[in-house]
Amino acid sequence: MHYLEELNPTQREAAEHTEGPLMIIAGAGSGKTRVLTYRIAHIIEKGASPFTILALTFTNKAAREMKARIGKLIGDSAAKALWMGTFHSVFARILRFEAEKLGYPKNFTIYDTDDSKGVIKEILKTFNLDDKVYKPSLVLNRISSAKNNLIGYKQYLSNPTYMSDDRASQKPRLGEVYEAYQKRLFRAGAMDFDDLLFNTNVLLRDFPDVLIKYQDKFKYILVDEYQDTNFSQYVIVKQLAARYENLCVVGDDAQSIYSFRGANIQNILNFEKDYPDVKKLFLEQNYRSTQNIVNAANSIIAKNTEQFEKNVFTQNGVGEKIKVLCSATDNEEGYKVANSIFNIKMNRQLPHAAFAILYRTNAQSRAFEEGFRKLNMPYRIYGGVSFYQRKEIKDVLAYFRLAINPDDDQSMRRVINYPARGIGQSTIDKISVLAADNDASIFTVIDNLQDFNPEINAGTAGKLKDFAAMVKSFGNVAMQQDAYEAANHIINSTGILRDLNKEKTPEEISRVENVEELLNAVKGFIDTERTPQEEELKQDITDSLSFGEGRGEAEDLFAQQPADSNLKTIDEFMQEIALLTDADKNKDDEHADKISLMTIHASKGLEFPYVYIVGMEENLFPSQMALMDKSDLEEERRLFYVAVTRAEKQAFLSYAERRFKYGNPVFCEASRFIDEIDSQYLEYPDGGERTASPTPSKGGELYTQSSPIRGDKRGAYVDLLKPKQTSPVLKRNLVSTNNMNTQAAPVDAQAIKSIKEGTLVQHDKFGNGTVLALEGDFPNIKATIQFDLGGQKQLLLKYAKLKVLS
DNA sequence: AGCCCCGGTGAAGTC
DNA sequence: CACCGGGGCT
Repeated sequence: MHYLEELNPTQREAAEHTEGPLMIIAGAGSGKTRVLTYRIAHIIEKGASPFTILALTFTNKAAREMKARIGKLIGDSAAKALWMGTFHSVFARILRFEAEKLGYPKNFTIYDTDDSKGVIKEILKTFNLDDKVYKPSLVLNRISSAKNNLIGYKQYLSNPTYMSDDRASQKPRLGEVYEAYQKRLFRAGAMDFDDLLFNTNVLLRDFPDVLIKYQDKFKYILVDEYQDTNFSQYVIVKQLAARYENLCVVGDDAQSIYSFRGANIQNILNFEKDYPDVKKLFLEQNYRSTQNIVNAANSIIAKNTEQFEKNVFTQNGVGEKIKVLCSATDNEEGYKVANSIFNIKMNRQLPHAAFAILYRTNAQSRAFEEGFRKLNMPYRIYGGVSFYQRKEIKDVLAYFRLAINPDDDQSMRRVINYPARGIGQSTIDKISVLAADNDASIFTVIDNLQDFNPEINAGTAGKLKDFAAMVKSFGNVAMQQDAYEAANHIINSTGILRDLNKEKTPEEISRVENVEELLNAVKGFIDTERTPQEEELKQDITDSLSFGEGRGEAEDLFAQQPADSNLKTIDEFMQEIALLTDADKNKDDEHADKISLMTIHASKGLEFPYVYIVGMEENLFPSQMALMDKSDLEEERRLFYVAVTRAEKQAFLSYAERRFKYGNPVFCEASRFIDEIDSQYLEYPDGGERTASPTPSKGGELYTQSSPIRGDKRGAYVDLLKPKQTSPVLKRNLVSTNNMNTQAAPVDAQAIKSIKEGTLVQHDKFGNGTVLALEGDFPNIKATIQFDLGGQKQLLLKYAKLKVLS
């Protein structure tokens, strides 16, 4: 049987509609992945090269699995050649080849959230701002959401709304922090996660030839989980798809659960506005769950107003009702759920892997872990502190990162004195000030120490020089040896293992094992073949374009080839791990028979026969933060919908009447979401109604109105299309081409030579000033400058990016 | 320079 | 309750 015949009529239509814009609204469990994989296979069978297909998924794991399935249909080599991955990983890969156009090094470092927070903290210190007012995580969120809406710092600073919002929230200097943050990352040759998308937009906007190149290349574009894309991603897709418009987006507005990181459900609700001739298909048959589960889920989501009207149904059996479990305390909840799983497992002879526990917050896992340990049941926790977050791993990785990009100041700070090498805090402070004043990286300062005449004694200066030399030598090793040899060399030269082996405590032994595990990962990395995409980029991305209109890019790309392109370097290894998603980071082998514990967010896309949704309490789920805002509550409800639809055979809702929060017991009320489920699908403990219910939920009448409500919804949806779409601010961004933050120009030798005594200059931080004296020879000229506001400073002209005013 | 203890504070979700 | 950061002690 040909694979297309395995699809139902709508699914098949989706797979066969390959040209022109297509939107697939895929209800939970409707065979979405199957449609996507078959559709891609079909496109290739019809003759398209897999290199011309771009498929953007939500996690790398989803991409891997989809590739494997496509490989089974049409062969592995074609599947591997697909451009498939998360937005971040695909565009990070492309940016490696284009970053120099934006002034970033091509081996730029990707900063994770910890790095970003560290940068924010340093900025707060230099600005003398209170980090209790300017909480780094809040500051970072605000910066992140600006970037996700393509607001560069310049626009931010000139936007009256942002400015007055920040004043109102007692953080008037937030815009300046944003600016400083962006400049520091640029100086460090680093991008954070949001920059990967933001800078891709800058690239596509400011370099029309690059835009054309990728528009030509990607003839077919597919976006999975489209309901969770943000504005920045939306614009990238729109730009890339503009030429062929063979754009297929797949999603379920009912499962949009990532607005906190900028996802905008309007992207999917408004898709047909951007592509009026879009083909819209609704996958409504659920193949996953029983009728009780599907109907219960429908009754939940019917409470939301902003959504497509659809009719998810199933031909599966009725199944069992959703069972409500009530416990006195959070600990009892742990035991009760563990016991329930134990009993069902024994009675029905099921594997542990048939069960999952889903919670709103990671902190809730503890009680269940205890419950399982008591009963000797194996479990696996998804998420939490991942391997790559561990201190010893981050330390080692910091050395790797420095080898690749010595300007990476966050890594530099992390290891400049670890293991201890006599470089103390006061030295680091002095160096940091010099670096900041000259807009240079820490490495630049310690590598050119004599140029900066710091007030540092000869001994310390020697240690700094030695360290700089070591970093440099690591750089050479990283270039010339494969990742495994380089990693071994670096780890052995730093003395980290010696430091970890000092005491032989169990913790230390485990740390050493982790480092060894990391080395194994590097070994595994060099033993796998490079992906075709990397080969393609390395060799000649313009192959597929050579017949297109002239590009003139080929030379650039060739110039970037390393001497031995077969060597898999540590640089590539770092690229790979920087963008692993949480789902990818789980070291535990996936096939072991264990009960799964995870947040509901992490469960998206997964399915389990038996699902326990725990902590079903007001202020926990929905979380109190969501209770402020109606749209947040709707998102919470979608989250609940996602949770319930993970279940194939049966779902359980568990809540506790008392729970420890902030260290003291708090009385809890059962979640409103339990009441929102049509009660004919629910089974309460002891067969009765719930006792503690604030509004006893009787069946039926709430939902007899449901069809008029749903009818209205369509009206509400049509309204949504008209006025809202994107705010004027955002709109303007799309069009305006000059406001986004493009980075400072490189140092200009002419400008330096034109500076004389008495020249008026401008400095990024210190403002305007007059040059009092110059010493040294080009290019190491040092100037003494009297700044109008910042006092007198000695700066090295080649580092301080001064603007000449007279 | 490093360790330990104390107190304060904070917990939603994540590429 | 658990973690982090600061301060003080060795």
